[in-house]
Amino acid sequence: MSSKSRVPTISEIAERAGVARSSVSRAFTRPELLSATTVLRIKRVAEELGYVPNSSARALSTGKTGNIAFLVPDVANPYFPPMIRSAQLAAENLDYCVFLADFEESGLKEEKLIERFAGKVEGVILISSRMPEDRLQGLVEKIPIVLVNRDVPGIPRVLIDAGSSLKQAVRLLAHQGHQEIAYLSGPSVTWTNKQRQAAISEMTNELGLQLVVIPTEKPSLESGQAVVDQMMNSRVTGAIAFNDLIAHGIMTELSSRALGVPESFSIVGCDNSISPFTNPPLTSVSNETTEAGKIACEMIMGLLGETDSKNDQITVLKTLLIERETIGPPRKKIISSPDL
Amino acid sequence: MSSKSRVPTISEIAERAGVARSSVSRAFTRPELLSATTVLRIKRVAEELGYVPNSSARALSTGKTGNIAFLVPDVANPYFPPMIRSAQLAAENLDYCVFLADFEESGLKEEKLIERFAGKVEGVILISSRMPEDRLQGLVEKIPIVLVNRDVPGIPRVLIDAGSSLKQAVRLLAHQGHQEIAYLSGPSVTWTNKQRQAAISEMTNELGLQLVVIPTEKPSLESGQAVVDQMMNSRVTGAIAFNDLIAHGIMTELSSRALGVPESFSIVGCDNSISPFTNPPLTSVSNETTEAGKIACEMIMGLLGETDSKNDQITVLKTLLIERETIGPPRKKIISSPDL
DNA sequence: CCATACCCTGCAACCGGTTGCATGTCAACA
DNA sequence: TGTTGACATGCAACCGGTTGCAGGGTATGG
Repeated sequence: MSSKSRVPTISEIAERAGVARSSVSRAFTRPELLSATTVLRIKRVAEELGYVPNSSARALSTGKTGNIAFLVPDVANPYFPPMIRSAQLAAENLDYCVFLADFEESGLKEEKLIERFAGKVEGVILISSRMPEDRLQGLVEKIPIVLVNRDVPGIPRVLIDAGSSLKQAVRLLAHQGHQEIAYLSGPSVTWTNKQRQAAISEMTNELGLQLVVIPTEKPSLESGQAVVDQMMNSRVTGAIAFNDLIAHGIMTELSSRALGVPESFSIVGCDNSISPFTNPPLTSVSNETTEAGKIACEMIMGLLGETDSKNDQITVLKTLLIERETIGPPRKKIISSPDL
Repeated sequence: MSSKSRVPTISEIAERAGVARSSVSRAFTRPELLSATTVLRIKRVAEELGYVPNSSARALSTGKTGNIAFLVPDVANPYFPPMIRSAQLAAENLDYCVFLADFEESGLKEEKLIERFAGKVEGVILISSRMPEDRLQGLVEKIPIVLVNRDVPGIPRVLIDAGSSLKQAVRLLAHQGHQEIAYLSGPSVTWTNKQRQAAISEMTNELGLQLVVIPTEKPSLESGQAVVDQMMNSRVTGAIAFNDLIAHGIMTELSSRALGVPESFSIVGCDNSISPFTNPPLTSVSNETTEAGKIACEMIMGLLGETDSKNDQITVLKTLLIERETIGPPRKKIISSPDL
């Protein structure tokens, strides 16, 4: 056994089947142009020799690679995998292959990656893009782009709107008697964070609650643990976190201080990524990531045929507040201590 | 603004710079063959016109696509994303792009995917492959392959050996006084499951413990919950689960029955995927998935230069038992009831 | 029986790079 | 001053498909 067995080319099939190269090509791409018997003969020979069309060659002459790229800020963040999965499945059904890349929350890296992919793909799906708006606008002239969780006019996008659910969470907290709550914010540049914060802020204003915004380093477990001190030093009795990871970091830290949830503190997560796993189960906001991935993929496919770069298609996905067990009434001491 | 602005080709750069097409090509691929001034002039023109080499054309003439494929059984399983991430990062550093695909735990789908990728990539990394051994052997003749967590002689592979850590877990349980323990097994065909079960079985034999093997439907939370009845009906007082997901399913189910861990039951997970998040924190086995992804990627790169298909390179990664808070002494009633 | 049309197939150019070989230039050396 | 060789560049074939166009064959209608 020598090296990898070489795959036959169209020419060899043609020769062996006694037809022209073009006929072999057509047998695979436009069989209706050939007589049924010819197609059959060619296919038989091809099968026999183990012929597989060379996709680089095909891509070169057709200009279609049959690939798309999917860029995420952090593959390991449990928020993204379901989205990746559904997008990949959707692409596969249309005979497309998908490149995956992690831009590590960096707009610069994101841009570099897009450049590298540019020649290899027909379109790019950007999840929670960190790139400046003008760069995105420039990019759109060169290659079809679909945004997820980023709102740039003129670029097709799918947004997951957690706003209404978060407002409901605020209402719930208010209803339980909380007067001051915190928002543990996420990456400040992201559309997602801005949108979530705005919704919460709007509702606390409407209900006359105090809102304390506490920034976190990263949307991770550790960052959640790190802000607990700051949070406990403020007068807040409940908090809404940018995501489940932060919320859970807070829960574990509180737990290690023998503070129970929700008895001593109420907490709400977002994205429903690990919230079913926590103990107690975390009240969180469902995400439609699976749906979002699928839609984004369909959108990009839709774009491929078009000639015009301007396209303002937009899909907004609704979310749901999933009430579990981490919201309760506020600790009494804060309210009662001044009185007694 | 009309459609996507066309990228210039090598010919246009050549004409504009007043050189032959070959010189433009060399300016990018082998600049040492040209005079410095020529290279500079060509690059300047290229920059000016926004030239980017067409990767399909390049792939066609060189036979190198600069891509690899990474196939996993389930993207959404938290075990895999860190591996995907590290492999992708490693590939990127070598200027490779990586395709990701999810074969949904199916060997058939896996094979179909490989076929589809065959022409587009230079090599394939298969994670926890479900394909029959002979098919894998056949494949290896056609395209470079690296296996992760699958042990097929003659195919380069990286294995994560949880065996020794699981043995230690058994020892720990025995030391606490457990006499009968369960192994909640994972996908029966996988190397990972066989290896884990064998290690546990070996150690229970050695220590004279009873081992009950309870199969689960899928390595998921739900499957864990589903087997609790069966487990509680047996006489086991502790269990080791194929992975953290199953272990956590059990924990939540026990918790919903007001049974505490480890007071009423001891449990050990594996993979350390969500174990830091659980409450109480789950004793689990660290995995070297990040390292494994990186090594697999480096292995495949090493293979690309070679001509011979036979290669028995093998890397085994060690794991660590991470003791947290889910192991305790067995419930007394089982031991004491026959006596009193 | 001839003209028209349609169906099938082949020819050859093309996609955009890469690369072996030939050519031309110039400096160094004898 | 003639020879040699290194260096820089161009020429043209090639990678493996796709596709517009042309031509041959057969069927159909007049």
